[in-house]
Amino acid sequence: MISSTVENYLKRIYLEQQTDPKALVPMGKLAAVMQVVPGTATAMVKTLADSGLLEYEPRGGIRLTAGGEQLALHVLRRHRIIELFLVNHLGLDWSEVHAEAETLEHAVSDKVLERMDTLLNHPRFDPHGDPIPPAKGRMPTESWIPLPAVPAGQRAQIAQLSDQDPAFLQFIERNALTPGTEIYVASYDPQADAVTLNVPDGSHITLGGAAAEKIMVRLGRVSQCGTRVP
Amino acid sequence: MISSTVENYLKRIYLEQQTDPKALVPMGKLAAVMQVVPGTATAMVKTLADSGLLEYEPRGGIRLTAGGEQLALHVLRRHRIIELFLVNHLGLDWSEVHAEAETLEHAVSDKVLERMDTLLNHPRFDPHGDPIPPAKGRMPTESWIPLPAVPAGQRAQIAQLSDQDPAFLQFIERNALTPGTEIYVASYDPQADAVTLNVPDGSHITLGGAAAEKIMVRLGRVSQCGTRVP
DNA sequence: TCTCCTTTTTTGAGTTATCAAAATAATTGG
DNA sequence: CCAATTATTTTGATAACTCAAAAAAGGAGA
Repeated sequence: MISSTVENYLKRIYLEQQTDPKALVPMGKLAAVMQVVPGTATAMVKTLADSGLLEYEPRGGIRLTAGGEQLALHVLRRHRIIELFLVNHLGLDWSEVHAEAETLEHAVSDKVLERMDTLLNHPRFDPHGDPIPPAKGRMPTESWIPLPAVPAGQRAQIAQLSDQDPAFLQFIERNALTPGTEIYVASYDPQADAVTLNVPDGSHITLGGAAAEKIMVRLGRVSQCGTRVP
Repeated sequence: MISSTVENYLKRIYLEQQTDPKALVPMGKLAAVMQVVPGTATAMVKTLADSGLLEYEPRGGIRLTAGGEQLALHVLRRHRIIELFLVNHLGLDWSEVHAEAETLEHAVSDKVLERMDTLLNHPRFDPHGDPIPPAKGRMPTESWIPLPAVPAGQRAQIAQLSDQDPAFLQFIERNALTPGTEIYVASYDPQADAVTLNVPDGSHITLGGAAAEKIMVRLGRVSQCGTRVP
C-alpha cells in the first residue's frame, strides 16, 4: 500500500517536472514545495528510488520513472475530479476546494472516483482550468501562455489560474476572470508593469504583472470543451 | 490534530461501550476489534487516557470520557452520513459503502460533511438503519430488539442490520429485508433455530438464528422517518 | 490455599516520516 | 585557481504506531 506521503511527493515532483520537463528536479526545490528540510527530501527520495518510482542522481536531482509518473497522474486525476465534484455537486466555493481535495485525494477509492467522473460527465478540466489526467492514456498537452505574453489588441480566452490561494481566486471570481472567459487585451505596458483587459460584461480591469503572470490564456477564440465554473 | 488512528480507537470503544453501557470495555475486546495485539491496545489506551479522552482502570478496562464520546460521535456521524451519501448520490451499492466510509470518515471536512447532510435532507438513519448522531445534542435512543425476540404472529419493522459484511447485506437486499420493511413473523422455533417471515411482496423466508440475530426490528408499525435504501 | 490458565502489562525492537545540525560536494566570484 | 558561499547529504534523535515475547496479575478449580 502506498502512503499518502508518498502520493504527495510523487504529485509534487510531477508538477515541478512540468515546469521544465527536460531538467532534473533539484532536491532543494522538492524540499521547498514539500515544506520539509532538505535532509528529509533526500531520505524520502532514496526510498522512492529504491521502489523504482524515480531516478535519483545524487547532487544532480530527480526525475520520475514511467511508473512514478503514472502514480502521480493518478493522484492528480483524483485531486482534480474531486475539486470539480465539490464545486458542481456539493456547492463549495472554487476558492476553497483545493485545500479540501488535498486531503480527499488520498482517501477516495477508484470506484467512488469513477462515479464522480461519470456524474460530472467525464470533464476535461478542473475548476481552475487544469486538465484532468484521463483514467488511461496520455496527459493532453496544453498550449497556454501567461497573460503578459499576449500582445495588446489581441483576443484571448482565460485557460487556467496557476495560484490556488483562496484570496486570489476570490478576486478572480469577483472580476469575472474565471477559466473560459473571453477577454480582450487592451494594453500592456511593461514599464508600468500593467495589463489592462476588457471582459465580456463590458467592464475593464488593470492588473499588475505578478497577478497577470498567474493567469494563463489561450490566444484567439479557441473553444474549450469541459465543465468549468460559470 | 487528532490522528485517524485515534479516531478509529474512539469510534470502536464507543461502539463496544454501547453493547453494555454500564460495564468497562475490557482491553482484550478492544485489541480484538482493533485487530492489534493486546500490548498495542494498552499503549494506545494510556495515551488516550493522558489526553483525557477516556478513563483507564488498569486490569479493569476503559470508558470514554464526555470529551472522548463527543469525538467518537463526531466520527460516527461522518461515517454514517458518508455511507448514505455514497448510496443516494453516487449510486454505490449499500453493501460496499461501509468499507469506503471507513477511509473517508477521516478525510472529509466539517464543511463538506454539512453539505452532504443538507443535500441528504438531514437524514436520521444511515443505509443500514444506524442512527446518525446529530451535529449537536444527544444521540437518540433506539428501541430495537433482535428478530428472534419477536413472538410469532407479530408484525414488526426492520430497523437495522448489525453486520456490515457485503455478502450478508447483499443477501438482505435480494430478499427485500432492508431497513424500513414491514414484516410479519410467521413462526419462530427455538428448537429448529429457525424464524419464518412474511415480507410485503407476499413471499416468505426462513432464517437461521445466527442470521436472524443480526436483524434488529421495531415492534408494530412504528413509522421511521429518515432516508434509507428503497 | 495453591497451582494452572487467562488476561493484561511491560519490555525491546522495527517502520515511517520528520527535524537539527554537522559534514561534504559543487559552484562562483575574485 | 582558491576561498567563500550555496546545495546536498549524512548522522543522530524523535514521535506515532505497531509487533513479539517475557513478565505480572487475577481468577477458577482441585
